[in-house]
Amino acid sequence: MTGGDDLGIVDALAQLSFLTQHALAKHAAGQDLSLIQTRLLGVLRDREPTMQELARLLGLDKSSVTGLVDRAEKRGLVRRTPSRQDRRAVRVELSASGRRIGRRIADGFEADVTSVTRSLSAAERKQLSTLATRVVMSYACPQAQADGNP
Amino acid sequence: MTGGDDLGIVDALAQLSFLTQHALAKHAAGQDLSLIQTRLLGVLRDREPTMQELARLLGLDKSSVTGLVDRAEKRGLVRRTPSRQDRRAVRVELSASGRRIGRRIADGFEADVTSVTRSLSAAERKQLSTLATRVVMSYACPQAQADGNP
DNA sequence: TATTGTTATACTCTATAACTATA
DNA sequence: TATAGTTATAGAGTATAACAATA
Repeated sequence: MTGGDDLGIVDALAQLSFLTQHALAKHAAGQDLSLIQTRLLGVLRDREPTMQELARLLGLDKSSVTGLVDRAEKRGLVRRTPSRQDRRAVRVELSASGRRIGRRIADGFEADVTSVTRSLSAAERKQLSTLATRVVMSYACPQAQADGNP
Repeated sequence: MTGGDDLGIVDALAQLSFLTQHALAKHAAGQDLSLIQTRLLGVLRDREPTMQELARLLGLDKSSVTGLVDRAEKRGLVRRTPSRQDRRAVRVELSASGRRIGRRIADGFEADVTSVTRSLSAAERKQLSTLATRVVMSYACPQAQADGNP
């Protein structure tokens, strides 16, 4: 029954991504947050970027980030603080509440991942984790391929 | 250098999903389409659902689907046709142009997947494809686990 | 002059509630 | 009465262009 069906790498990755995003969105909605607000919390977990840097991290225009941070700030999830190096810039940081809610969503998501991968053996889960990591890494650093050209 | 870094299954899947969606969105934008419009084309590739069924397939409210199909129809990507079984219902189908554009996006995405997985060996790519497929399948049919409980 | 961030504007996407037409 | 779909409305999210303040 669990025989030879394979969606192929393209459809498998596409469908896996929709499934993953759906799970993330579900837990975000449980905290009354959108996916992008949740991504904001995730990105700020270990950073205090400027608006500009935030725009690059999220792949959005700076004007979009203004609105995003506006809404997050209005809900007490993040805080704007003036930069001391550059009086034009502001830094964005997580509030205690934002960090707590972000963790809650991450925990819920983790439980889902565990549940959805429980049909895999420990070795297979490790394999999937390793392969996914390598794809992510090779995307982030396209130069770090098999040979190590400059 | 490509030693023992592993993001762990949770972060690896989350980041892989963002990466995948980003690639999809990029090719969609290349055809001046949003991700959800592209999903619409994908869902209609081998179906002619009613608005109701479409809402379920996309996980949206029926009123959201009205607008979605409105915009797609205005751009000549899809077509509404009255259902003969039920005069309240309409069926949505792909136009030739919609099918062509959907295929173009799928092709571009496929090229990206190939490129981003080219650091993997053929065997590893197959492994990733198989594991991702199993996760997707086990999500779609939660009952089809190792043992086969009713 | 160039950069950082915001504002103004317009469009897409989404849900809720109320509505029309058919079953 | 119940279901299929649309409309009205409100709000989030996004980009482009123009702007203010600072570098």
